Amino acid sequence: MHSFTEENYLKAIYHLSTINSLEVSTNQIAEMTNTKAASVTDMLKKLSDKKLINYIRYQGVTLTDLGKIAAVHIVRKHRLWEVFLVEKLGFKWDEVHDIAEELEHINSESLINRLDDFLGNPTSDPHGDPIPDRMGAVHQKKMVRISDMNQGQCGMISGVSEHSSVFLKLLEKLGLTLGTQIFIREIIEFDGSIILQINELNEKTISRDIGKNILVIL
Amino acid sequence: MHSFTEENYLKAIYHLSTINSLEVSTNQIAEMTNTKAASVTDMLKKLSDKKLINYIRYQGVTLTDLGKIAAVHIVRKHRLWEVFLVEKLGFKWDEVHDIAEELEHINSESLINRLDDFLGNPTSDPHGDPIPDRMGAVHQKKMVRISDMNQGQCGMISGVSEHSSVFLKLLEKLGLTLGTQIFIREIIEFDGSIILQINELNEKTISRDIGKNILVIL
DNA sequence: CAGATTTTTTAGATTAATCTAAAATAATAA
DNA sequence: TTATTATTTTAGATTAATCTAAAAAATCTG
Repeated sequence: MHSFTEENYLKAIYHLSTINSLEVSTNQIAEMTNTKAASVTDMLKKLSDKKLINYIRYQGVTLTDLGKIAAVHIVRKHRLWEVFLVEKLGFKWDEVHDIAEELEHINSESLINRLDDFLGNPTSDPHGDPIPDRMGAVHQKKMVRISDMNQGQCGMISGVSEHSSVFLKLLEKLGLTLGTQIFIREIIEFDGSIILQINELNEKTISRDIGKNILVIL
Repeated sequence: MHSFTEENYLKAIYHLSTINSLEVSTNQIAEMTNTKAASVTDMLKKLSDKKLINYIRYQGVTLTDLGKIAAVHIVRKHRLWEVFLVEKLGFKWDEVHDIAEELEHINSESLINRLDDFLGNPTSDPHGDPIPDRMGAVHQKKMVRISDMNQGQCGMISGVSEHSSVFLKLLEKLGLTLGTQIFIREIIEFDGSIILQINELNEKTISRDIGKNILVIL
């Protein structure tokens, strides 16, 4: 198996390569793992020796198939644990990330598969992110940002692209949690603020920046 | 908090001091932690600096109050996770030790207290060992070894003093699991083998060595 | 109790992961 | 295209945890 630290690097590279381009830079990894570029370089050599990444000095890195399998598996564990924490232990969606960050490194195939069954084989975590299946396949649902929707469109809030506790708590307060049906009542010319209709009675105005980070299934 | 490794040493010292005398030797710790005596000495200095143990060169060590609190807390986590694995995920009692060994190092007070509630605040783990409460109090039930019982006595199997998978599987096969009511039918002169009556029909003979490791509430 | 044996500690090295500072390379901009 | 800036890598150190081999202390035994 891979060390705790190696796993964190693989996960960081995986996330960075899905967010931006496939090629990931040393500095990006350093920022995400809270380390310095020099440390990253050392680790990249190690991961490369283990055939987990494709690495050429001064160029970005990509995950090999082997590396991707390992990374996706960690993501699977992380997200299943998040479901457990919220569904079974009653944590709020903004409280589970750090704990899952530790739990994701527990190594036991049978544990994670039993947990999966115990939770009813969920397909997404408390933030709407897809849970990779046993084979490592990720079934990402098509979602659009609220900020990309037009006046008159409607849809269901199904995910977020910002996972900070502050942001999640805000959505909670606004009543914009997963599963909420929304309708775009108006987009304000001045600054792009968006007025959402939630129920008959309930209307909420959000800034463009908030809208950018809420994902909707149309 | 303490490192993963420090926690393992504290746990080892705790277990050794409950099994044998309070004073624990360097070699005992080395054996339990699968390390060499020289490594243990280094760690003892470190734990001593942190006021977790009482340590004088060439003499044994004992846990300080601080050290005991830390150790008991790890034991609490270990045993709660074992209950979770058996009760919720359907693992057998001989399969959970290694996984709990990893889970016990997850650091979150709220996680472990919520888990405790989720499991219905169990007082013992799947092997009958007591689960320390939130305050660190350990309520050990009075138990005797089958090998210390006399002909004609009866009681309920409530614990084991040998936790290896081999031994636990054997008990499983013999039907001598926790909660089983037993009656000492006969103790064989020749080698101390014990004949147990389980039901009306069911009789089982076990060796003295097996009997030594099964704990009973009278 | 004195020599032999066992246990424990010290000394010195190693490995994984990290760092800072400096050098090398790549990217950018005048 | 050359100079400047930014990024990445190398060199050399550090820390935590470990090891082996040798020294020191404690314990056992005849």
